[in-house]
Amino acid sequence: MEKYNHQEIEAKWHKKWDEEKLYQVGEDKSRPKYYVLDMFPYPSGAGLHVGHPKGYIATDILARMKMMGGFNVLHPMGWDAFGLPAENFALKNKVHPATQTAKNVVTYKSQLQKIGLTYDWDREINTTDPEYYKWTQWAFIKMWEKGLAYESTAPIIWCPSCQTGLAMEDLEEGRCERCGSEIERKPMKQWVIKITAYADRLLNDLDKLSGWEDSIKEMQKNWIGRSEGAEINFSLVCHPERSGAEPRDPLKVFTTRPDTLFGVTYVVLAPEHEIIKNEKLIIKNKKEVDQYINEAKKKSDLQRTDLNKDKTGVKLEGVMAVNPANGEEVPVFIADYVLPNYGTGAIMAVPAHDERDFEFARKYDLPIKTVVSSFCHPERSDSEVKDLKIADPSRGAQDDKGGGDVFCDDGVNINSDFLNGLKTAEAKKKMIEWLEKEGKGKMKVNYKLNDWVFSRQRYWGEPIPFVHCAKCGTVPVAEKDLPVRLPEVEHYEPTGTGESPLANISDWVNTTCPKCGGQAKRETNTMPQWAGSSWYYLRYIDPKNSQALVDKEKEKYWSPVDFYVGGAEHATRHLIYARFWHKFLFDIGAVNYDEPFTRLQHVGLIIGEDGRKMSKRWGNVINPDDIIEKFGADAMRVYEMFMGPFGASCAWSTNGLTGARKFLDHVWAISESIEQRTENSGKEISSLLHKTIKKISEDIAEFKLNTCVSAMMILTNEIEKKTHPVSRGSNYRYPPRLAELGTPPAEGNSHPSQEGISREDFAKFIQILAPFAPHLAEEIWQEKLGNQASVFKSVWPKFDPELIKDETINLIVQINGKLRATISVPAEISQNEAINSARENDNVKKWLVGKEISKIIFVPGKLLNIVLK
RNA sequence: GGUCCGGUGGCGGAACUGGCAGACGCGUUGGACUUAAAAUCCAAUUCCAUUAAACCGGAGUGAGGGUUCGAUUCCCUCCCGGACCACCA
Repeated sequence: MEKYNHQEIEAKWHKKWDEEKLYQVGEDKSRPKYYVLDMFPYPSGAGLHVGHPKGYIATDILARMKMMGGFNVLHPMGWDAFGLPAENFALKNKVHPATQTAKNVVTYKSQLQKIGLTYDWDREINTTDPEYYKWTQWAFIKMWEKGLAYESTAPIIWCPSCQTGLAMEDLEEGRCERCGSEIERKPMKQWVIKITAYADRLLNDLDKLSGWEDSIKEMQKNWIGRSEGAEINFSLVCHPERSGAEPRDPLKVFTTRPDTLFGVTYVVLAPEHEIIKNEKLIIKNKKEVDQYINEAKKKSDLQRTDLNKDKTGVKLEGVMAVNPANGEEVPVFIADYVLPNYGTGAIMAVPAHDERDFEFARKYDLPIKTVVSSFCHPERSDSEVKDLKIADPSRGAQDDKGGGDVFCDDGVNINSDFLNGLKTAEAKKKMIEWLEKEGKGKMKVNYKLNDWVFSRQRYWGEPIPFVHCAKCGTVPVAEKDLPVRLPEVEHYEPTGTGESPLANISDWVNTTCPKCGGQAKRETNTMPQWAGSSWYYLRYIDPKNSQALVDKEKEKYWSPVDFYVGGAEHATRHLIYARFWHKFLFDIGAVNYDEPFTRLQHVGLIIGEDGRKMSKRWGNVINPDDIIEKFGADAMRVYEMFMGPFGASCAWSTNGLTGARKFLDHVWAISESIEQRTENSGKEISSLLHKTIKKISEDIAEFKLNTCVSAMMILTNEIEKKTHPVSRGSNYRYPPRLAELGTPPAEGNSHPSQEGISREDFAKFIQILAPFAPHLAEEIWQEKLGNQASVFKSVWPKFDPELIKDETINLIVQINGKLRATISVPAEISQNEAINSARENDNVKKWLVGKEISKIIFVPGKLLNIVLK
């Protein structure tokens, strides 16, 4: 018997598949399309570890199955190659980022090719290719034309170590996601994309995405962070003794709890708030206030948002805020717990019903006024609430500073004039109506989502295609002049002045204005890494198009992506940016659909055998090349799918891998005796085969790939048992006492049993195995089973519903819900027949002796439960 | 603190819509083969009690309660773990 030589087989089929261009995607539009996509990798210098290809293997299985299902399948791969790591590596090693990136791509590609993936490499894309980023730049100019890209000088987040501005999305616990440095706020001229203009659509259209996992939709929802409330017009007066006198400065605050307006006891501004700079505002302790503002400026965001930290603030002496609801004057503070970039940068403080305000009020000895009572909890019925108009305030915050608790839930209003007795939802509504009627405020929706800071002061990114002309202002580069290529530089170190390294290349910077032809300077900032990845899936459809981002007819056929697989860490960055970018392209008529990804599945990490994340630092990295050499790509593919649920993270186990390899060895062994196959499969095998076909067809669609593998293992075990009853069981010593009780199995049966699998049925098994272990399956399909064409050109087998029906079943017999027997009965058995059969069972008899039956539960084909009195 | 997800043998995990818990794989133990080892093959493997061996029996899916003839699955309370967000008013 020949041994399963994975190295030979895999090399052989890689070559053949390549020669016959098996994976080349055609434009045959008569067939239905299927677009299955992996999040393309950033080709880092470290190369792939075994965790990276997990998602690629899964999409490959889906792609191969769909190929066999008659679909025209697009399964492409490319490189998200701009970004800081390449640049940082370049700085350290004095290699141009482009050189290093090209090198990494070669490594990645060779590693991927060994796994036997169905990528059509003719469609390979690279975000750093000028022919690619031309269209990234083009889209950006279109956004500018629509007013969605603008320049801003608002303070942005700045990483002092990477020396670049960042977007909110690039932070992790208040630190730079790349290098872990504490970040600062720095006022700088920046390009910003008005993604907030799409906030509502990005949120509402999540409902359309039924093929997305709820967890990821939830993350996006939280990230967009829509909250409904009111903008309320307070005003500032400068001398308390002259209350009501002019001048008054209007001050808008945002709140989600307009129902608590009567409970306001002070007002807080963010230290950055514009109104403080107003000369007319007479602040008696201006020195102290300015000092606080300066300190706040110096603090890093991390220090400022540290949750354990005490809240600090300074009272604006001599300034009072007027509550528009009751004309009451309350003190005004500045405090850095109020964020400048959310809402209006000012809040009305209701310490009785907001934890942060409560904490602050306790610290600075401010009054706490209860206006919502918890006593009438919203769970109580309306009638009860009416009876309890003045409710027990004892569970709300207390006026005296000794005790009391803050109460932030919904309740019923008290001490609130015209809101008294109303439940929170009603009170909110009524207050907003009143404010609008009086012109003292309005209903307002706010989002946590911020506009997308789009400038990076680094070298290795797409140049922003604009020039600054003294006469014409900011002018886009003409479309015919795109792409604006990234120039060669000698030094790509950050300048440290907040300018991009590109600013030093005067040849490149100095240009002419596309509008007036006069002298102008190029924009020297580059785009963030997320730019190129926001639309790459469209480029695979039409990778060589020089006239358009994508041909709209081709896009109509291939879009949207049917199945998208990648890490959950991209739920709130890449996936929001891509949805936004896509919707924008849809709005300008460049694409046909308004959502890019029909179905989204996240991949769980593979962690190291020691339970830690695979990393050089822990020395627990496993290179797929080594595994493939030793055990084969097919064994690695099968194992990675078998490890656990696809979305769960799981620790690598080389022992576990050997189980997958053994399974393939068994398949090989069965194929070696193919000539001894029986004409027809045994009944049990053929039934099991068809059940397996059904299960795998269904489970692949649901991405339950681990149970697919186990189903195939079960089938393989069964085939071996039935085919060679002797080799399986000849050494089994039948317990002597059992032998007395029943018939021992026949011994010495050395011929292949008639119960085994036929050649034809074995071929069907090979077909369903093929997506998982393509090399082995192809070898058996062509070399052993004598097929002329690839197994991937064969038609996916259908299960026969007749064959999966069981004639006899094991009926569960329960007595009082406890299992007492399982009896073998015809599948179609009726309730009465089932009861009669059950009564014949010795154990059932025993339990029924002297007992009266009160109830019978019968689930046809499954179970009989006899309930006794 | 918020939102979401999860908790099943020694380990990874399976279980349709509420219906035999522990499939499949790893590991372990015993056996066959071998001069021996590896590999391979066969068998056992939730726990407790019982037994020469077994049947039979009891407990059991983080803890406690509930709904139900019946709960890993549904509901409530709590504990633990993970992911994401986090002073967003």
